[in-house]
Amino acid sequence: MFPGVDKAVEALLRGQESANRLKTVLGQPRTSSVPTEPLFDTVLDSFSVALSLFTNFTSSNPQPHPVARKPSMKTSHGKDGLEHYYIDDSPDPHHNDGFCWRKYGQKKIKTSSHQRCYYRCGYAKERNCNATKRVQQIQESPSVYRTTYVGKHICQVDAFLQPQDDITNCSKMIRFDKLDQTMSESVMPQLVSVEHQAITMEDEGTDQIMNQGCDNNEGLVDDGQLWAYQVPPCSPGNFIFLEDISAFDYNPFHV
DNA sequence: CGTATTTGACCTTG
DNA sequence: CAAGGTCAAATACG
Repeated sequence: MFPGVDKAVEALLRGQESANRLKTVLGQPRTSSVPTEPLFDTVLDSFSVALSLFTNFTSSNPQPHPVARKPSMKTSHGKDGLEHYYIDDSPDPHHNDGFCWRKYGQKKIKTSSHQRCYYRCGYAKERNCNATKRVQQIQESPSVYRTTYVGKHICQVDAFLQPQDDITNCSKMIRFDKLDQTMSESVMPQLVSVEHQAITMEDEGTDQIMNQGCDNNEGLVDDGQLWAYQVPPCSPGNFIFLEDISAFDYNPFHV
Protein backbone atom coordinates (compact mmCIF):
# COMPACT_ATOMS: atom_id res chain seq x y z
CA MET A 1 0.00 0.00 0.00
CA PHE A 2 1.65 3.22 1.14
CA PRO A 3 3.51 4.58 4.12
CA GLY A 4 1.09 5.50 6.84
CA VAL A 5 -1.57 2.99 5.86
CA ASP A 6 -1.52 1.56 9.35
CA LYS A 7 -2.28 4.95 10.81
CA ALA A 8 -5.01 5.55 8.27
CA VAL A 9 -6.64 2.22 9.06
CA GLU A 10 -6.26 2.89 12.76
CA ALA A 11 -7.93 6.26 12.38
CA LEU A 12 -10.78 4.78 10.37
CA LEU A 13 -11.30 2.02 12.90
CA ARG A 14 -11.40 4.58 15.65
CA GLY A 15 -13.97 6.52 13.71
CA GLN A 16 -16.00 3.42 13.09
CA GLU A 17 -16.00 2.59 16.76
CA SER A 18 -17.13 6.08 17.67
CA ALA A 19 -19.82 5.98 15.00
CA ASN A 20 -21.12 2.73 16.43
CA ARG A 21 -21.15 4.20 19.91
CA LEU A 22 -22.91 7.24 18.55
CA LYS A 23 -25.52 5.03 16.94
CA THR A 24 -26.07 3.23 20.21
CA VAL A 25 -26.38 6.45 22.15
CA LEU A 26 -28.75 8.04 19.68
CA GLY A 27 -30.80 4.88 19.53
CA GLN A 28 -31.39 4.87 23.23
CA PRO A 29 -33.31 7.93 24.39
CA ARG A 30 -32.63 6.97 27.99
CA THR A 31 -29.00 7.69 27.43
CA SER A 32 -29.61 11.04 25.87
CA SER A 33 -27.70 12.60 28.70
CA VAL A 34 -24.53 11.09 27.31
CA PRO A 35 -22.67 13.81 25.42
CA THR A 36 -22.42 12.95 21.78
CA GLU A 37 -20.20 15.80 20.72
CA PRO A 38 -16.94 14.01 21.57
CA LEU A 39 -18.09 11.08 19.48
CA PHE A 40 -18.77 13.37 16.56
CA ASP A 41 -15.34 14.83 17.09
CA THR A 42 -13.67 11.47 17.00
CA VAL A 43 -15.49 10.45 13.84
CA LEU A 44 -14.57 13.67 12.09
CA ASP A 45 -11.00 13.46 13.30
CA SER A 46 -10.60 9.92 12.07
CA PHE A 47 -11.81 10.81 8.60
CA SER A 48 -9.59 13.83 8.49
CA VAL A 49 -6.50 11.94 9.53
CA ALA A 50 -7.18 9.12 7.11
CA LEU A 51 -7.92 11.50 4.26
CA SER A 52 -4.78 13.44 4.94
CA LEU A 53 -2.71 10.29 4.86
CA PHE A 54 -4.26 9.18 1.60
CA THR A 55 -3.88 12.61 0.14
CA ASN A 56 -0.29 12.88 1.24
CA PHE A 57 0.41 9.63 -0.47
CA THR A 58 -1.14 10.72 -3.70
CA SER A 59 0.84 13.93 -3.74
CA SER A 60 4.51 14.02 -4.57
CA ASN A 61 5.19 16.05 -1.48
CA PRO A 62 3.64 14.27 1.46
CA GLN A 63 2.97 16.44 4.44
CA PRO A 64 1.21 15.74 7.66
CA HIS A 65 -2.23 17.17 8.14
CA PRO A 66 -3.55 18.83 11.23
CA VAL A 67 -6.61 17.10 12.49
CA ALA A 68 -9.66 18.74 11.08
CA ARG A 69 -11.93 19.65 13.88
CA LYS A 70 -15.23 21.23 14.52
CA PRO A 71 -15.14 24.93 15.14
CA SER A 72 -13.57 26.41 18.16
CA MET A 73 -15.68 26.72 21.21
CA LYS A 74 -14.68 30.21 22.02
CA THR A 75 -12.32 32.97 21.21
CA SER A 76 -11.81 36.17 23.00
CA HIS A 77 -9.82 39.30 23.39
CA GLY A 78 -8.11 40.25 26.58
CA LYS A 79 -8.80 43.37 28.43
CA ASP A 80 -6.44 45.31 26.24
CA GLY A 81 -8.02 43.90 23.17
CA LEU A 82 -4.75 42.30 22.18
CA GLU A 83 -4.64 39.04 24.00
CA HIS A 84 -6.42 36.19 22.33
CA TYR A 85 -7.32 32.77 23.39
CA TYR A 86 -8.98 29.85 21.78
CA ILE A 87 -10.76 27.04 23.54
CA ASP A 88 -11.10 23.58 22.15
CA ASP A 89 -12.78 20.66 23.85
CA SER A 90 -11.70 17.28 22.68
CA PRO A 91 -11.90 13.67 23.81
CA ASP A 92 -8.24 13.43 22.96
CA PRO A 93 -5.95 15.64 25.06
CA HIS A 94 -3.09 15.02 22.66
CA HIS A 95 -4.97 15.54 19.44
CA ASN A 96 -2.91 16.90 16.62
CA ASP A 97 -3.30 20.67 16.49
CA GLY A 98 -0.45 21.20 14.09
CA PHE A 99 2.16 22.50 16.47
CA CYS A 100 5.07 21.31 18.46
CA TRP A 101 4.46 21.93 22.15
CA ARG A 102 6.76 21.56 25.10
CA LYS A 103 5.34 20.99 28.53
CA TYR A 104 6.61 23.41 31.13
CA GLY A 105 4.29 22.92 34.04
CA GLN A 106 1.50 21.01 35.65
CA LYS A 107 -0.63 22.20 38.49
CA LYS A 108 -3.48 21.06 40.63
CA ILE A 109 -6.37 23.43 40.14
CA LYS A 110 -8.52 24.22 43.08
CA THR A 111 -11.73 24.19 41.13
CA SER A 112 -11.09 20.85 39.53
CA SER A 113 -10.11 17.40 40.63
CA HIS A 114 -7.88 17.15 37.59
CA GLN A 115 -4.49 18.72 37.10
CA ARG A 116 -3.91 21.33 34.45
CA CYS A 117 -0.95 20.97 32.13
CA TYR A 118 0.90 23.93 30.66
CA TYR A 119 2.60 23.88 27.31
CA ARG A 120 4.47 26.44 25.27
CA CYS A 121 5.55 26.47 21.68
CA GLY A 122 8.47 24.16 21.06
CA TYR A 123 10.14 27.04 19.25
CA ALA A 124 9.41 29.58 21.95
CA LYS A 125 13.04 30.45 22.56
CA GLU A 126 14.66 30.16 19.20
CA ARG A 127 11.84 31.98 17.43
CA ASN A 128 10.58 34.11 20.24
CA CYS A 129 7.14 32.58 19.93
CA ASN A 130 4.88 33.31 22.87
CA ALA A 131 2.12 30.83 22.09
CA THR A 132 1.07 28.67 24.99
CA LYS A 133 -1.71 26.27 25.72
CA ARG A 134 -3.30 24.69 28.75
CA VAL A 135 -4.91 21.28 28.79
CA GLN A 136 -7.25 20.09 31.49
CA GLN A 137 -9.69 17.24 31.77
CA ILE A 138 -13.12 18.62 32.50
CA GLN A 139 -15.35 15.63 32.17
CA GLU A 140 -15.06 12.04 33.22
CA SER A 141 -17.10 9.77 31.00
CA PRO A 142 -16.52 10.12 28.19
CA SER A 143 -13.47 12.16 28.97
CA VAL A 144 -13.41 15.66 27.62
CA TYR A 145 -10.24 17.69 27.69
CA ARG A 146 -10.32 21.43 27.38
CA THR A 147 -7.39 22.96 25.57
CA THR A 148 -6.99 26.70 25.88
CA TYR A 149 -4.63 28.25 23.38
CA VAL A 150 -3.16 31.56 24.44
CA GLY A 151 -1.03 33.93 22.43
CA LYS A 152 -0.03 33.87 18.84
CA HIS A 153 2.36 31.64 16.98
CA ILE A 154 4.87 33.92 15.38
CA CYS A 155 7.33 31.17 14.59
CA GLN A 156 7.71 30.46 10.91
CA VAL A 157 6.23 27.35 9.47
CA ASP A 158 9.51 26.06 8.11
CA ALA A 159 10.38 25.41 11.69
CA PHE A 160 7.57 22.91 11.76
CA LEU A 161 7.84 21.24 8.43
CA GLN A 162 10.55 18.74 7.94
CA PRO A 163 10.45 16.36 5.02
CA GLN A 164 10.81 13.35 7.25
CA ASP A 165 8.02 14.33 9.54
CA ASP A 166 5.19 11.93 9.88
CA ILE A 167 1.85 12.22 11.56
CA THR A 168 3.20 11.05 14.86
CA ASN A 169 5.77 13.76 15.18
CA CYS A 170 5.23 17.11 16.68
CA SER A 171 5.49 18.87 13.37
CA LYS A 172 2.06 18.47 11.95
CA MET A 173 1.12 21.10 9.48
CA ILE A 174 -0.61 21.07 6.20
CA ARG A 175 0.29 22.82 3.02
CA PHE A 176 -2.94 23.79 1.40
CA ASP A 177 -1.15 24.88 -1.70
CA LYS A 178 -0.17 21.25 -2.09
CA LEU A 179 -3.61 19.90 -1.54
CA ASP A 180 -5.82 19.10 -4.43
CA GLN A 181 -9.33 20.32 -4.69
CA THR A 182 -10.73 16.97 -3.73
CA MET A 183 -9.16 17.16 -0.35
CA SER A 184 -10.48 20.58 0.41
CA GLU A 185 -13.96 19.71 -0.68
CA SER A 186 -14.04 16.37 0.98
CA VAL A 187 -12.95 17.51 4.37
CA MET A 188 -14.16 21.01 4.88
CA PRO A 189 -17.86 20.43 4.27
CA GLN A 190 -17.91 17.91 7.08
CA LEU A 191 -16.85 20.56 9.43
CA VAL A 192 -19.89 22.63 8.89
CA SER A 193 -22.49 20.10 7.91
CA VAL A 194 -22.97 18.33 11.19
CA GLU A 195 -26.20 19.49 12.66
CA HIS A 196 -25.99 21.90 15.46
CA GLN A 197 -26.16 20.19 18.76
CA ALA A 198 -25.80 21.68 22.15
CA ILE A 199 -24.58 19.71 25.08
CA THR A 200 -24.00 20.67 28.60
CA MET A 201 -20.57 20.00 29.91
CA GLU A 202 -20.14 19.97 33.59
CA ASP A 203 -17.03 21.21 35.18
CA GLU A 204 -16.40 21.05 38.84
CA GLY A 205 -15.17 24.55 39.01
CA THR A 206 -15.90 27.88 37.56
CA ASP A 207 -15.40 26.94 33.96
CA GLN A 208 -18.36 28.13 32.14
CA ILE A 209 -20.75 25.72 30.53
CA MET A 210 -19.95 25.47 26.91
CA ASN A 211 -22.52 25.36 24.24
CA GLN A 212 -20.92 23.23 21.60
CA GLY A 213 -22.06 23.91 18.11
CA CYS A 214 -20.50 22.96 14.85
CA ASP A 215 -21.64 25.94 12.94
CA ASN A 216 -23.05 28.09 15.59
CA ASN A 217 -21.36 29.40 18.65
CA GLU A 218 -23.80 31.90 19.95
CA GLY A 219 -23.33 32.49 23.61
CA LEU A 220 -19.72 31.51 23.42
CA VAL A 221 -18.09 34.36 21.69
CA ASP A 222 -17.35 37.41 23.69
CA ASP A 223 -17.18 39.94 20.95
CA GLY A 224 -19.76 38.66 18.58
CA GLN A 225 -17.08 36.98 16.53
CA LEU A 226 -17.77 33.49 15.35
CA TRP A 227 -15.51 30.72 14.27
CA ALA A 228 -17.53 29.73 11.30
CA TYR A 229 -15.20 26.91 10.38
CA GLN A 230 -12.56 24.86 12.02
CA VAL A 231 -9.64 27.13 12.57
CA PRO A 232 -7.10 25.90 15.04
CA PRO A 233 -4.79 28.67 16.10
CA CYS A 234 -2.40 28.21 13.29
CA SER A 235 -2.20 29.30 9.72
CA PRO A 236 1.28 30.51 9.00
CA GLY A 237 2.42 31.88 5.72
CA ASN A 238 1.12 29.78 2.89
CA PHE A 239 -0.03 27.11 5.29
CA ILE A 240 -3.53 28.26 5.76
CA PHE A 241 -6.69 26.52 6.67
CA LEU A 242 -8.98 28.81 4.79
CA GLU A 243 -8.28 30.99 1.86
CA ASP A 244 -9.57 34.11 3.42
CA ILE A 245 -8.22 33.67 6.89
CA SER A 246 -8.09 37.40 7.34
CA ALA A 247 -11.85 37.36 7.78
CA PHE A 248 -11.37 35.80 11.15
CA ASP A 249 -10.79 37.55 14.34
CA TYR A 250 -7.86 35.49 15.45
CA ASN A 251 -4.93 34.40 13.41
CA PRO A 252 -1.92 33.66 15.58
CA PHE A 253 0.50 33.75 12.72
CA HIS A 254 -0.45 37.12 11.39
CA VAL A 255 1.16 39.51 13.77
C1' DC B 1 24.86 12.60 26.89
C1' DG B 2 21.41 15.58 25.06
C1' DT B 3 16.65 16.48 25.33
C1' DA B 4 12.08 16.30 27.29
C1' DT B 5 9.30 15.91 31.38
C1' DT B 6 8.32 16.37 36.22
C1' DT B 7 7.57 18.96 40.20
C1' DG B 8 8.37 22.07 44.04
C1' DA B 9 9.44 26.89 44.47
C1' DC B 10 8.70 31.33 43.14
C1' DC B 11 6.16 35.13 40.96
C1' DT B 12 2.01 37.69 39.69
C1' DT B 13 -2.51 39.14 40.26
C1' DG B 14 -6.87 40.08 42.32
C1' DC C 1 -3.48 35.68 51.22
C1' DA C 2 -5.06 32.43 47.83
C1' DA C 3 -4.99 30.78 43.27
C1' DG C 4 -3.09 30.42 38.88
C1' DG C 5 0.96 30.73 35.93
C1' DT C 6 5.95 30.20 35.19
C1' DC C 7 10.67 28.95 36.34
C1' DA C 8 14.28 25.89 36.86
C1' DA C 9 16.63 22.02 39.11
C1' DA C 10 16.04 17.18 39.28
C1' DT C 11 14.84 13.24 36.92
C1' DA C 12 13.64 10.18 33.09
C1' DC C 13 14.28 8.66 28.65
C1' DG C 14 16.11 7.52 24.08
